[in-house]
Order: sequence, then C-alpha cells, then structure tokens
Amino acid sequence: MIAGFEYHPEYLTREEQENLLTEIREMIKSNHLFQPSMPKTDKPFSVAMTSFGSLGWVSDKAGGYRYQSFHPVTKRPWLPIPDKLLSIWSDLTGYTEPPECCLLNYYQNEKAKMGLHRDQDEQDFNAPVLSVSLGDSALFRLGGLKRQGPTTSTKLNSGDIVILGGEARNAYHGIDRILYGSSQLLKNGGRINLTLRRVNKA
DNA sequence: AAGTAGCG
DNA sequence: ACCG
Repeated sequence: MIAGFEYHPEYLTREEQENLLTEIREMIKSNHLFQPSMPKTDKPFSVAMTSFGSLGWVSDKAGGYRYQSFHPVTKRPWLPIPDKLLSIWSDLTGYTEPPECCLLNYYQNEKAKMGLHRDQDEQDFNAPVLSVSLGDSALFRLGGLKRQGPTTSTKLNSGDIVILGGEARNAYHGIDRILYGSSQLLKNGGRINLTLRRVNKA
C-alpha cells in the first residue's frame, strides 16, 4: 500500500449523511449534473458530474480535461462548497487553504465505473485529495505512481472518507464496481462521491 | 487524458 | 460469465 492513503470508515453518521444529501439535492436543481466525455474520442463517461466551488472539473472533446469557473451547460458560476464539507476538509487534512473544487461524481447504475487514473489537472500537489462516499458501496482500487504495478482494493461504504495525500496524492486509482442496492440512503439508488481538491497553489 | 477491448 |  502506497504511503499517504488514509481510510476513515463510517466517518459520517447516518444523520450527517442525510443532511448533506438533502443540501446537495437542492443544489443540483440549479447546478445540474451533466455528462462529461473523453478528449479526442468524445466517448461519454458512465458517471454524471457536477461541481461546487470557485472551480469545477469538466471534460469534453473540444476542451479536454480542465478546471473552469462556470458550469459547461448553464454557463453560470458553480454554487459554493457546503460548509459541512469545508469543515471536514479542515478537520481531517489540517491543510490551511480551503479546497477550491468539490467534484460530484454520480454513479447512477450498476454499470457506472471510473477507470484507473491520476488526478493531475491541479497545480498544487502538496494539498491532499479528500473523498466522501454516499449511497451504494463501491470497490475502490489504489495503485502506485505508474499504471502498471500492484494494486489494493477497498470497499467504500456510505459515510466513509478517503484521503490521498503524500505519495498517494499522485497515485493511480479508480472505481471498479458499484454494489448496486447495498445502501438505502439514495432513494433512487446509486452512489455519490464528493471529492475536495486544491487546484491552484496557495 | 478519468474511455474501451482483450487476455488468461 | 466474471475478475484482475
């Protein structure tokens, strides 16, 4: 296991998860989910996305992977990151500067997954990446700094938090599978992952 | 390029 | 078919 991987199982209580979800559901009404697609090939992701914060992560054929200050469909600025998430960032990372991006990945069905990749569209690799899981459980795979090499698998349940810091900040990782129907938190099923990141250097 | 396919 |  690469250094800098932190797993905090059951960090959020059921009530905290429900409160966070209620807030997010309201935000998504105007800060809509959209379907990103791959650079060059235009192939769609199996997950739907949106972001909160001063910068959001987007991808499409025309522009490639990037951060931008506005929603790609509505062209409006992203809504602010919920205070609860800022508190979690502060409490768990101890990182002085607040996250600029909260990327929301919605794994809507049993086919949704995220291939092995590294988060490398940011300028500040000293800051950790923090992820909150809500809803159905997922199989999370973590490798090393090269695409080839040994990996470990961790089942992430609703309310769990993962931090990729230190060496693990730049490690390959992905979601192999959603254990669809394993949680009742989301009434329509599926999994929501919230990822907090610094983008620019402090 | 965070995609898919294909292999053992 | 599933898994790594």
